[in-house]
Amino acid sequence: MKKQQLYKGSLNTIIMKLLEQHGKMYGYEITQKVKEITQGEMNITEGALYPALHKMEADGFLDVEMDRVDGRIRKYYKLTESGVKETVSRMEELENFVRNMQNIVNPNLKLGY
Amino acid sequence: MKKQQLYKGSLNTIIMKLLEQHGKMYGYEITQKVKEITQGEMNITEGALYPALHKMEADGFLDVEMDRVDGRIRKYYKLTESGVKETVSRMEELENFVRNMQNIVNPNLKLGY
DNA sequence: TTTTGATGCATAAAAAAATTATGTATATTT
DNA sequence: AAATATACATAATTTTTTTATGCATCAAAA
Repeated sequence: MKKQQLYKGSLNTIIMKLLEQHGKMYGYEITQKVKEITQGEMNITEGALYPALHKMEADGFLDVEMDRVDGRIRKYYKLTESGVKETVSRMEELENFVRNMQNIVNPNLKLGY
Repeated sequence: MKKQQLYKGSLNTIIMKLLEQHGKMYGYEITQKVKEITQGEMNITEGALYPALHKMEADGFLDVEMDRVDGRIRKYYKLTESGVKETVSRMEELENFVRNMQNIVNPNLKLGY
């Protein structure tokens, strides 16, 4: 009965930020890392994850490298130069979003003007 | 060339919170209030706003009251009892989202455990 | 030993929520 | 007189997600 807990539009930001921190990761690893960090509150579904990874690759933000580990295939993704820039941009967007939402929900805290 | 600055899924939360604070508001007023609070960074488009208001009304979260002011029609919306509860729930969701995003983007800050 | 659960990728159909583009109409400002 | 601001609305499209599958390997449990 749980809500999705995941605001649409935040998935790419999450993926990129994790890749920035860890260098390279594969899809399943990303889902587990998010589950771990959020204590199970956020769950990245495969139906959202894989198309997102493919799109970011097509957009030139990610590079892929295939590996075979224990008989299973892993596709490691890492940020391209363009992806690094995009990550910075997305982080600014997230910070703006949070700041704006705080100003909306808490009208007592005024901005520094 | 600006980005939308509005995470999908946050619109209903914004509307409900503003209604909670102001008692009753009409659509156009909501767009202006958001623009004012965010210094123009967030812009609620009518194409998103009106369907959202209609849906929340259909879901029983909002009540409507029509007014004619200066020859123009205004539809004032206010939260129902059910809408007040939903607002609380959505605020919790937003807080969880922000906390989870902070834990993801800033792995240095550990949770209190 | 067989079946379940975890690992690992993927896509298709549908739903949700937005953008973009219109449309109507009145009031005010230039 | 024309442009801008106010005020509502909807339709077509796009974006992003959920839900539901599908395939395949490996480890653990029954």
